Amino acid sequence: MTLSIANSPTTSFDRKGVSNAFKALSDQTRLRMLRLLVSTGAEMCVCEFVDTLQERTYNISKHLKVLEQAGLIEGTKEGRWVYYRIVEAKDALGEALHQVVNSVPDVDEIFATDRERFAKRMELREDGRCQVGVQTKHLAE
Amino acid sequence: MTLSIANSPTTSFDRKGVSNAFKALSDQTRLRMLRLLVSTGAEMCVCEFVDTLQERTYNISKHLKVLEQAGLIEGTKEGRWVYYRIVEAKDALGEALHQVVNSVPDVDEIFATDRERFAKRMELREDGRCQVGVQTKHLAE
DNA sequence: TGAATAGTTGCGCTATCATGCAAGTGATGC
DNA sequence: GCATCACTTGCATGATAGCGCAACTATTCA
Repeated sequence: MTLSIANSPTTSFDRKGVSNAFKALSDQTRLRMLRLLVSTGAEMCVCEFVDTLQERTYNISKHLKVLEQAGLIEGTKEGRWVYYRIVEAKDALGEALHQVVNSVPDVDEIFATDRERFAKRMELREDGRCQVGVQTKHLAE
Repeated sequence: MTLSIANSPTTSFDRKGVSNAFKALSDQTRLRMLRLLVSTGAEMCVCEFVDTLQERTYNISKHLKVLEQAGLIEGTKEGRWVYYRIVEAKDALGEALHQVVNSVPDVDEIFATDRERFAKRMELREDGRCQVGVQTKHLAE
């Protein structure tokens, strides 16, 4: 969605960009989000994140924005829905960063649970696209 | 120096440990410090960091503590001096993390300048050990 | 024993961040 | 056109982070 000038999806990270990426990933919720995207390679819309991570819509939205501005993910609007996906790694740095995220031990199985909930949630898609809003009502706002 | 229970030097990072490491590296000064240690493999005492990074002693000391508590570096006291070094990578995660730090582009040559200043500062060592305090007087405190 | 030195730490200040709430945007469909 | 729905954003609040300053510890050496 947003075109970050300091870190557009076509350039790699500079020093401040990496710092920003680290800051973005220092939050547990955002780490879960990126892990989900990296480990599944999927595109996810906001309401799918909400049902998967069990966090409020506006917070999910804000976290996605942080990740996007850090140059880690990118979003595309499709009708009412916005799909977010990982930004492809452009170099060794990007790949190493993804590898770090993808090899964080899942001691309390939070990542696994997220993937399960997402898989379940994916069943509601039709033609590979989300057709519904937030299912967990109290998180919808 | 400090023995971190959540992240002792002999164990790998768990999810919160990785978040902590990310947070530690989201600061420019700490990123410079870790880059210096990773790229040179050296041990450095506090006063060498001060002269190399040109930051005040008490801030260097605090940043080193943050890096240490994040499980990224470890320190040993030798007389009046405390030497800090990188904590060996224990697994793919640790190695990828080091690779990330070591492949951050040095667009404005800050890392290179740091390494040069450190090399210069190393000339003051005798028998491979620091013998003097902070040379840049106004940073000594 | 006491001065000097290398490093650490507590306090106050300001800046930033995650969250909750409430309002707003923009696409869809009746 | 107007309600609905998916998503975003502005504002207030409490928590945390980094810096400067000053006091402190611990080691060395005369």
